[in-house]
Amino acid sequence: MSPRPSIDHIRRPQILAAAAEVIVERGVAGTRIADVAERCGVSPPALLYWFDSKEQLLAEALTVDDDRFYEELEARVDGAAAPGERMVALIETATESADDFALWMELWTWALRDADLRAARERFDARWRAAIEAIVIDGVATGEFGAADPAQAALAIAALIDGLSAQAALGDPEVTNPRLTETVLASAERLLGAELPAGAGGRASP
Amino acid sequence: MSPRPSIDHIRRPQILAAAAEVIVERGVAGTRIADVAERCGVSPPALLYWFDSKEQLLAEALTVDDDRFYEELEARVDGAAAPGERMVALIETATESADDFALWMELWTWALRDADLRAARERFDARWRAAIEAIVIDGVATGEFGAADPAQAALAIAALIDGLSAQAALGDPEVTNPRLTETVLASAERLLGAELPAGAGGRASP
DNA sequence: ATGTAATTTGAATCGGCGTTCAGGGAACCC
DNA sequence: GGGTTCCCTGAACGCCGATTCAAATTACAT
Repeated sequence: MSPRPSIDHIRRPQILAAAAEVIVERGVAGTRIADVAERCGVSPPALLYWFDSKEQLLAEALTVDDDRFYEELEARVDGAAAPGERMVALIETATESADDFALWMELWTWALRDADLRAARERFDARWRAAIEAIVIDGVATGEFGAADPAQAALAIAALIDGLSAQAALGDPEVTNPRLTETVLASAERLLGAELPAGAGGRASP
Repeated sequence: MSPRPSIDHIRRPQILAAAAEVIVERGVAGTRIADVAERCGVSPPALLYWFDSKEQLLAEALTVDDDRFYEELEARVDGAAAPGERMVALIETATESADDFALWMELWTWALRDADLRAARERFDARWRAAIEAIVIDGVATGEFGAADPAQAALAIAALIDGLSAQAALGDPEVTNPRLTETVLASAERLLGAELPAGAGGRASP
């Protein structure tokens, strides 16, 4: 309770993390400033000391996880050398935690009407697709993947992951988390014209 | 302005259509009862005469277009006989109007926290996947498509369409409407192990 | 004509929530 | 140890928007 527990570098991220949590639970539309404040253990006006308005706070919270995801992705993908292994690592990283996807869906919906959020999402997606495409180009060059338009294949794989993750996040009984990963891997094999190595989880095949 | 312009069978659908329009423009979160009333040319309390609450009205509006989509789909798919042609018709119908997808994204986001909407969405998606799967089964049976797990292929194609449509709806410059259709068609060919016939639009290949 | 039910309205109510305001306590500097 | 700055609080403000209510207007039956 010390009145000066921290500075910008501590307080702001702490608030943003709390906001992201509340958004996942209640949605952007249902998130009140008081909810975020309560989770931080402070009073509502305290948040407005750090952020100009609720809208700005939530907008920042919606994009705060992006970099964290990227760091994890790079850490796991760089652990593999061959394109096939890297592709599997990428797919598994992206499909492992379908819960986080709720935040993405909120971001999408708000991006429909907010130019800044739209630009932020676009930037991230371009980066994401580029990461996939790089692996595809690599695999095609080594001959490990069959010939394919790398840009188109990357776009398709990214879309596949998005579409399936959305359904998993919505709790569709047909799209459980293992089946999500399995379907993306199997589809990627066909899209890339390649056999992908078994990943950490190991696919079902007796 | 006549006080009895219509009965249930006219008034309710009219209000729902207006609500859907407003939702596309402003989002569910930004839609006020007064907005919908204004678009109908009536006063706000008039809407509450036909619907118990704003929440109920918007929930119904979010799912009102589903059947219309299905009717158009069946009309166009039934026009073709061979599985390949039917698949192309289905894909073109689904990817043609990416604008409507904004309503879907709103539905998804609300379905995250509303059990009724979640169930409605699930029902529709099951129907949609079944329609795709039926074509795949057909194509595998006739030998027109290569061997594939029909359920998995249908799931993948549906997810692909969802993921790409979302980006198109968000105005991603990399995902224009023609490229959306083109990518789904090309990916479907690989997923199904088949050459698909050229559709109405005719794919780019000089 | 007149009574009745259906539909709509203007005005009022009511609660909720973002934001503002006027301080107040703690650390840091001198 | 006094001033300054930073971070925060409780209370109050003000607005917006859903909902309610009582009354009005119309259609229809008789």
